[in-house]
Amino acid sequence: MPMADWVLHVDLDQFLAAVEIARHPELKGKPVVVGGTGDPTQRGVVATASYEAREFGVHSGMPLRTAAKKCPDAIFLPSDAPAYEEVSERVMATLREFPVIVEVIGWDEAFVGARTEDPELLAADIREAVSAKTGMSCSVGIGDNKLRAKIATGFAKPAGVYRLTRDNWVAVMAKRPVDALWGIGPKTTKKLLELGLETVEQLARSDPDTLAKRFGPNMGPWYRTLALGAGDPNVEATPYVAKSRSREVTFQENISDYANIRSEISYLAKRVAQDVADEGRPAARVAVKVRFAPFLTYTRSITLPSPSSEPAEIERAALEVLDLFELRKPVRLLGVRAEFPVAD
DNA sequence: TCTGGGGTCCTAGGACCC
DNA sequence: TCTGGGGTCCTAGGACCC
Repeated sequence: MPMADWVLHVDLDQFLAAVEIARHPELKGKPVVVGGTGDPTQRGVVATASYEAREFGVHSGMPLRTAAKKCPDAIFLPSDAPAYEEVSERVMATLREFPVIVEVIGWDEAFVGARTEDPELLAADIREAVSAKTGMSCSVGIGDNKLRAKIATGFAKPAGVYRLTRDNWVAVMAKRPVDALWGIGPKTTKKLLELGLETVEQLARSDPDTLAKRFGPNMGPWYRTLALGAGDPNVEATPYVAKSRSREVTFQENISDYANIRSEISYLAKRVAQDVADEGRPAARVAVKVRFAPFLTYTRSITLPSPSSEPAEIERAALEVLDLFELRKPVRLLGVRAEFPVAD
């Protein structure tokens, strides 16, 4: 095989559950559900369900209460971010030991850029090294760009390898529904259906101008290029630079008392201010999110007179933004977000 | 299936200026 | 008195992803 540039997408299998099983071996083979406080009677959703739990219809994003109904015998565990971060770091370090470029895109996934004549061999070597050094199982998608590599991983799971390139794109993807594409979710799927576009093939053959009218000048035509399998082939190791930092909390019971709401905003603003200080860059805007019962979400924001890292200034701004809301209904969630200046 | 928490990017309207 | 076209900033909301 000739030397060529490849994009590999490495994705850890049932990551959070796998970390928990690794440190509690007695959980192996059992339905495990990680998320929230680990108490399925409380507000919270599933972060990761083990494959055994998925057999019962439990999946990410599902309310913990619902998961408990579907799988009463599941073991529920709280989400332990520091533990997952630590394992994630070791996985990424393992990837960096290969002669490749590693672009981290989440706790449990990364793009790997490599020049090789045998991407399947590289994928197998990566799977073996990750398993040997961290005990984690992963799946690897091989593609000629990020979109195809990412989608390929879905076909590789669990614990497998799959290649998706321009050569088999049409054969594999043409008849699939549009939401098989990374970047098209349920809302866009519904709107595309209204235009008579149900499959990847139909979207690929559709008129860009019609899409632009319906979805905007960028998004519309972009959906069509997704259907053609076009994506970014460049993997870059440049470190992640946050554009915003936020903290939010869903209350176990809705709150209505203004003084209580104010003090929660103060608390969240202080935490955000600490995150901003840790970034070492000042914030330019401050936003507040309020979710009223039953589930009505609003955001208000202001631009600071000048960018600031001062905790007192961020807190003052958050309280000022809070007062832009009419607080007439019980509050289910509060959030504070700081945005960094747009780099140019 | 009463729906977390932390992010990113795009769209669109109004203000304001030239 | 009525009015152009373009550019930029600010703000709110939508959609998606992990």
